[in-house]
Amino acid sequence: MDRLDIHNSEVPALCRSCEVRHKGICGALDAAQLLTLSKHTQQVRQSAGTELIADDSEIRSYANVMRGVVKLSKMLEDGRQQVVGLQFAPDFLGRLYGKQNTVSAEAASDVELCRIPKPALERLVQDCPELEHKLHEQALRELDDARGWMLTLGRKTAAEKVASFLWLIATHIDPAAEASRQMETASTIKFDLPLSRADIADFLGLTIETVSRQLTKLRRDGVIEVINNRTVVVPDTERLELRCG
Amino acid sequence: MDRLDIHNSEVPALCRSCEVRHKGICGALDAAQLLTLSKHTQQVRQSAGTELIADDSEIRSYANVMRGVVKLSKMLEDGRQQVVGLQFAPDFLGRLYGKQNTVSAEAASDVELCRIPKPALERLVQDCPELEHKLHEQALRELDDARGWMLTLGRKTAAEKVASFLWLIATHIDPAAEASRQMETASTIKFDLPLSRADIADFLGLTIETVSRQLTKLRRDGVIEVINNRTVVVPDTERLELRCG
DNA sequence: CGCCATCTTGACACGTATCAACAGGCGTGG
DNA sequence: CCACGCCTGTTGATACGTGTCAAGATGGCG
Repeated sequence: MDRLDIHNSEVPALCRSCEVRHKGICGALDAAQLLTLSKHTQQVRQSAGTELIADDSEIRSYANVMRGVVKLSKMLEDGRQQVVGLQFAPDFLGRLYGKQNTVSAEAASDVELCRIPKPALERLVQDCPELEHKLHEQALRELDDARGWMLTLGRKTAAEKVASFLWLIATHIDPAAEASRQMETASTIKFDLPLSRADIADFLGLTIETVSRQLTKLRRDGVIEVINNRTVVVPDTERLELRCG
Repeated sequence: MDRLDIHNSEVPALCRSCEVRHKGICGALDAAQLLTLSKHTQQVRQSAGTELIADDSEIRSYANVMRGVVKLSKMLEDGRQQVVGLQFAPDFLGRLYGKQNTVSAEAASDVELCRIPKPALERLVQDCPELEHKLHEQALRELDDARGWMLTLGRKTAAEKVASFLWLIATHIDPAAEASRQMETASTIKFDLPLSRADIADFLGLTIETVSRQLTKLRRDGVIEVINNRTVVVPDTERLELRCG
């Protein structure tokens, strides 16, 4: 079927069934490299709330997010917390070339990860420029994202922040949303929030109460409908986008 | 003298006199590659305030910062602005692999740049994994920085933000500052702010007035002395660090 | 059915923005 | 050389948005 998979028989079984293999960094690897890689990888499931990486801990392994959402955050000594990134499948997770982690990572939803020890990946990166290129491009995307959120954190109002957050989730959970927007179709989206109110507050630099009030306001204005506190329906994506500032 | 420069005669004259050649991305290149590169590069000086990159403009060239400070910022449609990064020599400037710029760049101080057309650098990157690696590492450092500032923007008070900014400048303008801190020596630093109050405000997500008031407070508390509105003396770096939250 | 965590809502406080006036530095031109 | 005006920064009075504290509602789950 797939011309690129002509050597499919050599591709490790685990990788063959991997949903994100072609989208993530593994897309840079040929069958032989995948085989090398798969000797070291370990697929794990973690339930929501599990700490995946502790801040300041030694970096021992990296991972690919295969399913679910991972929350990256930083904390001040007195406990104030800021979520500095969200990673969706098929993102790569971990600070390449670092010695210590500079963020902590937590499973925001139930997640599946494909773990790989630090030395194994770094060896592979050295031998495969295409792999480094993929990782580089993801780093640049994350940098773009981080800078976008700096604008949100520094200059947007609470109302705009909450709308921007919903917009982020809508476009990342449901890829169709972004497509329909480009078609200028005012379509309905429905999705589950992968974060609690507390996490959303930590992401937006707000308090739980302010997030809740802004969601209520959006609900009263008919921009969103909230079902069971976790499921959100956006009847008209354009109206949500307008609220993002 | 320098074993690595055994082929110094082949190194282009411009590069030979370049102060940042070994520190910046050019450190990844051999004499032949430098020669190729130097055929396309152009060293330019720009005075403070000059727009170097316009947001949403097509990316035509990249640059190395050789001297001075460059300010990266994003703007909302209504004019609210956020500085999302500062680049010091020998940083690389520009969004590799991008089609459009997603930030604008302005010379914060008088700067010297080494410009290189987009296609020339991208060709060189393809041929030289070591160059991509250098650029990748810088991207990762910038990502770390951006996330650090997300914590500042989202969770620190105005007082902590201003102290953190001074700390950033102190450690980046005067490399000795960082060193002396590691030696746990409470030493004096003196430096010039590369940014106006307006820029500092845009960097910290505050207003000019709040920045001014916080600086006054730090001055009254003896944490800093301000000379001519631009030069700052920090008599005890540890006391400044304590204010960073 | 009832408990517990999560979320919402309300009253009030506080930090930062806003608006306005003023001060100082610096270059220009008389 | 001084006078003027402009730009940048400071300071003050007040307003507003968001945080804080407290109570209550809702929903998931045993």
